[in-house]
Amino acid sequence: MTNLEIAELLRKVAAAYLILNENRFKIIAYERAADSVEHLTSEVKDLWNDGKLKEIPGVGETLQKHLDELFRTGHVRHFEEVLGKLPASIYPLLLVPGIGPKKAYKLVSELKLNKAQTVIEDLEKAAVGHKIAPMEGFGEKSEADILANIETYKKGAIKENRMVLSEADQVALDVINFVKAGGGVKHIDTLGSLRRQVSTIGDIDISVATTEPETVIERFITYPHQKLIEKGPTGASLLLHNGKQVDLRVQKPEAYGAMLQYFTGSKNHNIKLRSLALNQGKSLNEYGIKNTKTNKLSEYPTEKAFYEAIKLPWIPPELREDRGEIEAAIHGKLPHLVELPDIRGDLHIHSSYDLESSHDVGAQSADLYLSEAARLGYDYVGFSDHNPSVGNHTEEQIVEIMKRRKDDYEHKYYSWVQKVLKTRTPLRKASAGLPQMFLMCEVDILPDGKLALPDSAFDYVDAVVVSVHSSFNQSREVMTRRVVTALTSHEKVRIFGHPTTRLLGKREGVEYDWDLIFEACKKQNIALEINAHPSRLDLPDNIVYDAKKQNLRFSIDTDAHAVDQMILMKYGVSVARRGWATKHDIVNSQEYNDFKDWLVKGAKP
DNA sequence: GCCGTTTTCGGCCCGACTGTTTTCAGTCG
Repeated sequence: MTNLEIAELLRKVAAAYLILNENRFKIIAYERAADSVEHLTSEVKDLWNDGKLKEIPGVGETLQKHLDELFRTGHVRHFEEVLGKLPASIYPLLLVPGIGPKKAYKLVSELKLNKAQTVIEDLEKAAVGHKIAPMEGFGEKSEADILANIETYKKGAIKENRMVLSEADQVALDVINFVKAGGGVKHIDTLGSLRRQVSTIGDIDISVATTEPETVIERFITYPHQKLIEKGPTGASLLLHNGKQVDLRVQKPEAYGAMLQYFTGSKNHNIKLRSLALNQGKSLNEYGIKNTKTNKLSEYPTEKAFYEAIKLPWIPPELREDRGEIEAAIHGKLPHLVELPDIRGDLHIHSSYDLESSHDVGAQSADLYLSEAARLGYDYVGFSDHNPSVGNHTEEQIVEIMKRRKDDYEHKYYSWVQKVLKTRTPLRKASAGLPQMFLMCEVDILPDGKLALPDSAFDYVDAVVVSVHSSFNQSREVMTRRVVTALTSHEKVRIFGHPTTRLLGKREGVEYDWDLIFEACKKQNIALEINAHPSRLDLPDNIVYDAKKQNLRFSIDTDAHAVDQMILMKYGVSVARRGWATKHDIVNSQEYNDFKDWLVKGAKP
């Protein structure tokens, strides 16, 4: 059973308990355990195998017993007993927006919707036949809402509705400019998961500091949309034509700090923060901090002041996932996270130089990438074109191609340097020299773990990135062995590229026994890549977090296939930050000489 | 059902919005 399936099961039990009027804290406990399981890095089943179930936050003695029974026997008698008290057709309805456990139960029992497979269609028919409006607690409006929400559900179920970060940035920027143009805006920010830089974004959250809330909200709801979801004095929500939801909230400038904090989340971070505050006699909300004795509300214009009022330092948004950041803040142990200006070079770049590979070449020639690297103030850059295809060449031909490539690149580099120095192209960093070049290669890890570059061809590169580009469906064991073999097969293997090979919204990442991968990387002083391309963001942040705990190092690279993709570095930095990485955890935040010692001589980073 | 910098017992985040209600329940984030 996968983590997602287990989380779903726990949520079903929580929903059943809610309908059965169980103790509400028990319900919360099940929901919390479900959240926790869903966000876990490791498979619950593996933890069970290792006797580590109790390490899952929110899973106590009782749930451990239940999960143990689940893995031993395939089912949990207690869960089946609880779920069996209610018709199975209520659970699919919970996926429809606006329908929670209570409504689902009422609809199912009063309309006798007993077929779980067709319950949504059956409900739709009931609504069309005006069977819902006469029911107690429902009306004309809720009947129409149910129809509309079933539509939304169907659309969402068909196409993946989450955005990658760069796409969310675009949408947010457009809305922000539109709202700003309406006037009355003192500050405007994107909050929620976008501010926390989660790898995929569901809704866009925007907040505005203003003394004219009505003007701002009225302006916002004229942004082109297909549906006004809700509107009140504190904000509004729109469903855009592209199917994305945008929520806007307003707050007066004096109390804006509380709004920023509240709306940034995450939910679990806020819950923990509020319970911490309660212990100090303070109650947190989006307006400020209430003294629980006097009921007096204090306001804070900035987020920093808000955190300080509950005796905490300001916590970077990327950390706000309840992964230990509040405890770290209490003890003054928040990490000093890596920042974009710390990055000194990009090691995974594809130019248009044709290596007769079976993969894509880049869009422009090397000198244009070099100029962009100079503009970005980088100290070095590595060209990691794909290796020549193995199927179409003999070993001798591959060596010949690599040899010729080295000569060509070196020639290109020196003529670029000469050209730049002669024309005195203005560089961002006037004092620094031009970026140095490393000649690298992105080498396929073949299905059997061999590298797709013959040993004798390694003489013509400084170092290589190794990556999986085929046979993604191998088992976890085979895949782990494959990669470990590759990582330990040549001393010039320095970076493990886009390790999980995931493509957000398109392809799931492959699975490894990460402990073995980490061990191999450590042994060889290899860096795990954090691929910054918004559709990859690979390593995923939760694995960065685990790897960082085991003292692994990372290389943040763009995998640019065009010059204009080199600015995507910021998304990779976000992933590193979400994984708690500092400047010292990132190999390419080192200055040139130290970096070269690691890359070329294999020194400890 | 979980959990611990007041606690192994006694707490458990907080408010907005909506529809159907004459005061609240359900859902959501």
